[in-house]
Amino acid sequence: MPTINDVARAAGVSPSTVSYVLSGRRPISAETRARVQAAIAELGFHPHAGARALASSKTNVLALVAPLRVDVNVPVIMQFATAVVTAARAHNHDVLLLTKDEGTAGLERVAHSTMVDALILMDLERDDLRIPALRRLKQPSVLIGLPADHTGIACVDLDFAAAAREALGHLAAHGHRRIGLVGPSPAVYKRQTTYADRFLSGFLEASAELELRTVTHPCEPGAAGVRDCLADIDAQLPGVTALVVHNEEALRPLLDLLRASGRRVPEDVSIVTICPRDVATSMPVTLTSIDIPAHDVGTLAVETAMRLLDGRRVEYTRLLAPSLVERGSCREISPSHR
Amino acid sequence: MPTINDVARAAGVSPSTVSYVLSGRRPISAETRARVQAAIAELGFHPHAGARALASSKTNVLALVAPLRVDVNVPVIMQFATAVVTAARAHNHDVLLLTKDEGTAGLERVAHSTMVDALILMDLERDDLRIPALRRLKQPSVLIGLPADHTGIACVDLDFAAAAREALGHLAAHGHRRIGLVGPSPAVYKRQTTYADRFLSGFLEASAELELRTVTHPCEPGAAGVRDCLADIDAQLPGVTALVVHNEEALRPLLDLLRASGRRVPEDVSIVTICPRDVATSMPVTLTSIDIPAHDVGTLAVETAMRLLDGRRVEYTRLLAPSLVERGSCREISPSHR
DNA sequence: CGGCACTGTCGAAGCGCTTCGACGACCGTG
DNA sequence: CACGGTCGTCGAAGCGCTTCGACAGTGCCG
Repeated sequence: MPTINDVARAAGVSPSTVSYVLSGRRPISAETRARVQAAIAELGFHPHAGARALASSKTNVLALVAPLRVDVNVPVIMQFATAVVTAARAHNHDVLLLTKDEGTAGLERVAHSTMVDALILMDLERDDLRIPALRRLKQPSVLIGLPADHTGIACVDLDFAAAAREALGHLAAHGHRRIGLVGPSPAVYKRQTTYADRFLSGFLEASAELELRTVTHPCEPGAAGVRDCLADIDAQLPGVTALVVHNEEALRPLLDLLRASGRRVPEDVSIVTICPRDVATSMPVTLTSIDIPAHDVGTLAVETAMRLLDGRRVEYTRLLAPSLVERGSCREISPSHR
Repeated sequence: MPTINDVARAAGVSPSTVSYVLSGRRPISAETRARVQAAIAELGFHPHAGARALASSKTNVLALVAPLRVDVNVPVIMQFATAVVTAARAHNHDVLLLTKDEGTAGLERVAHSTMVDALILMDLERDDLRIPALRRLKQPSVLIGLPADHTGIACVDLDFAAAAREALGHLAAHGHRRIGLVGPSPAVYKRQTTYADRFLSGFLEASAELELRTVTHPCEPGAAGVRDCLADIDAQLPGVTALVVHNEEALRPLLDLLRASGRRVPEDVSIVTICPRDVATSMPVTLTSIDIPAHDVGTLAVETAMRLLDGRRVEYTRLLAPSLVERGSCREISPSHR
């Protein structure tokens, strides 16, 4: 493995000159630069990451703290991860993968030992214990999510409250007045994952503003959970004409159930869902949906981290505007039925 | 950020002594050790990873090269990743996440710049271009998969050929004689992902040995693909009584299709599938299946990497034995129907 | 009781890079 | 023509750790 000294010798310059060719931090004549680059190419020189980190106190590595549970939402998590890795590479950074399970200790380990320049966390809880730990680190961090007290920490996410408003607005504009929310599983609420709460409060707010009759219900996973949830909604809100579904895994059983009980989508029940685009399009009925823009969020998180590292200004709370795509699962209700 | 010198001063010893306390490579008196540890705890000292890597030529980081495509098999990939990260942490290593997209260049980048001690790759193709590149690296690598020429590189995977044999054996033992294989999508075959081929040849082999009438078919994603595939199988093998399904995403539409056409599982058609356990159990009919032991494979891959790093002997090809779990989607055929 | 093998600790070198200050060469300016 | 300012390059220090050789002290053997 050749070192910078080998390169310097081969090019007939000093090691520092090679370093400056590499970093561009000082002017180097075109001629010298060419000789150095030739030597680098010929020897196949790659700077030693550890040495570099030691000398420059920069690792060019980002930590990505992901929930590696094997349950729901795996595809979404994967999309975030993909976006983060891709964006990081575009900024010449690599990604160290940590699990949420390691908790605070994991963050401190990689931060204190200077393995990473910044951290990106997903799956934040409302009063996440990791937040105070993050504040103590010298490395900046970016959250994908919006915990309760996030002062001084950059947050990026879809604006779930706006998404709920948009979903209800869309249904209301089509004449729906009685609308049920099929929410995430109780486990998600219990974990206080913030997007669930934010969506719910947006929903309730919009419901009041638009003077709708709505009812909201968490939904246990599995066909049985969906059956119970739907039964509850029907019982509490007879004549419901539309459902907002904020629960990917419930979608399929829900559609099965509706079909089995002879309720057609959208003729008898309209549906607007919030989920990744490909989930919405892969259902037996393609669904009008609000996309979870995992790619954009992940990319933005990385970009925010880069800005922080460069000492540039950042907006500390960036909630991406939702965008609803019509796919025909929402039907106009004629005034007589309202 | 305190350094080893700060600790040394606080404990009244030399830096090298602190280092030896940390590494245990030389005997240190209990008394001194206690003093040093107290100082470490008090100052909150964490060794600088870069400095360590530079001095010791060890990074305690593993590269995990994952296919970050957002299509099928995402849950399986996630399970592998989870297992790898967890196992790596158990051996005091961290995981750097690379995408398959970076190809050979990515491997060389992290290896040449000494960011990692070893590499673990998933989703290998039959004549994977990365294999020759891996051979040139000074770091050892472990493959999850079994490409054509893997001499000198450790490989870990499920024994897909044996899995196919086991699936067919199970069906044959229940009296089935006419059996169709619903294979992965043509895209998977085209990519020459090795597990598809291995499963297929095991299937054909066992079919011949057991003197079965079988037909095999790739299966395009989506309901339409499944319909075509099933139609082809029915046409080529009238009176088929059982299906082996090696295609997770086809399972759901396949079951829907069978139900819609009045063929009950297992009364009219028996099914054995190979997929992650949770997929098999989350179907409307719980399916007799052969698990893809992502957790075991991932853990074994890490363990193999550790052995290689320690200079211990390893088996260069480890194919895990499949295990079939009965869940009632395979029915005994009475001799009269055979 | 001299010599030897440990045991426990230290000092210094060195890992490969970045960065700062220095300095000669060269330019334009007054 | 002398002077200040750039430009291009070099040398050396230093980042924080590991590791090797050295060495004082101790216990044991012959």
